[in-house]
Amino acid sequence: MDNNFKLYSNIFHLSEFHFDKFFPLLKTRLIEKSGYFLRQGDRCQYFAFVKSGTLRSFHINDKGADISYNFHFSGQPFTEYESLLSNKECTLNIQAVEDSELFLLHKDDLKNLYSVDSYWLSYGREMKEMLYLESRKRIEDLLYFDPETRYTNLLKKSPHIFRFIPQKYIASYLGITPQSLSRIRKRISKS
Amino acid sequence: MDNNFKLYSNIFHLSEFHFDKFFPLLKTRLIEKSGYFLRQGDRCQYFAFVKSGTLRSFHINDKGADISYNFHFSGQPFTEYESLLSNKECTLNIQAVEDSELFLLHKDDLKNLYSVDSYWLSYGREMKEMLYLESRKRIEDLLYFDPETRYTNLLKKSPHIFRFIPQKYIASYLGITPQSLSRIRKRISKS
DNA sequence: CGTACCATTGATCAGGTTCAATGCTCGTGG
DNA sequence: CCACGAGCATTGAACCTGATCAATGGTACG
Repeated sequence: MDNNFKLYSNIFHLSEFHFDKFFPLLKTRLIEKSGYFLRQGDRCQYFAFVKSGTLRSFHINDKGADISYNFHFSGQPFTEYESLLSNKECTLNIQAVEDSELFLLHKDDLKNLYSVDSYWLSYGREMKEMLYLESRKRIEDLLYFDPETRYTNLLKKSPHIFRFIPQKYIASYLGITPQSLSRIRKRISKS
Repeated sequence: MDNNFKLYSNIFHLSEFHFDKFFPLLKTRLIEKSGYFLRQGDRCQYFAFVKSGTLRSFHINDKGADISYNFHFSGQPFTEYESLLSNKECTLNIQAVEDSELFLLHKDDLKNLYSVDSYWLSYGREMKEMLYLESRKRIEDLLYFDPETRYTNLLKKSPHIFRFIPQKYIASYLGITPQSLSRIRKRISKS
């Protein structure tokens, strides 16, 4: 257990005391490449942390287009909040880009934590704040910049994405087609 | 005080007990039409609720373009979180579209509440969750739909915006120019 | 070696942008 | 009370960028 604390401190950012309450609640799940953690229309029961691997959440719109909403890398927390919080059918698919291993926290266990110790309320609030600020940045990126600048912004902020994620998935994350992304890259490499 | 509780219950959504702790911490501020609550580069000290009126938050980008980030109507909470949470210089201007009155909660008072009673941690967490879910919808809207659909979505979701906000401000909120919005409206009115 | 999938490239198209001119409306001052 | 001006919406024309459709090229994996 002590071992685990050190091993996973970079994922959970908890004190040892709180880690010991937290960790036993987690299940692990293995998802093979191309396997799904969640599909559009499911209801999401778990809060998840990526132990290893990479996942992609994406939406299939009414025209059948596959649009990346986000990517989830080793060490990052994620879930389908809309569904988790309001028990609605979720609008996202979450799929493993490569073999991945997850830590799962059931939403009932999360609620329990909230009621047991206000520490977890702070933890939850801070996590929501982080998520909110990230979303805000994404909105600003989409609103304030043109496709080419969005690409260079992403390249600067998250170069690792380009090592693991096929370009066509990155394109829709940027709000453009794979062809346009290819042309933007070409344009930039010349300048 | 009891009077205030009833009067403002639709803004704060608090029990009377908690309202009585909360309300005395608030200051009110009047902002005349075109006056600023905040300017790009300021540091934000307050969490705010719109008592009456309407405000608009917007960003001036490096090309000098005015881009609406959001609108804030009577009864809604808002702030510049990035600045409030991390004490960074804020990237948004927040300006009164019409004469407006605000309730202000100082961030130190908010922190105090958090430490005094875990009820406020839940309150804070839930507010962040709401904000996060709203941001998520906004991202999805920008990613999944073309400008025309974004316009009709907005018309469906928030028709009141069109009663109070000049079209040119709505255009940049949708990520397009005023001219394009005008043409989209024309196109739609014909079909 | 062959297949499947992805990136690239070319040609054409559509829609949003830009620049410029005109119209409209509301608020202000003569 | 009317006339004017400011600011915004609309419209037109030319342009440009990204989308689409289609073909080719490259690469990894069975």
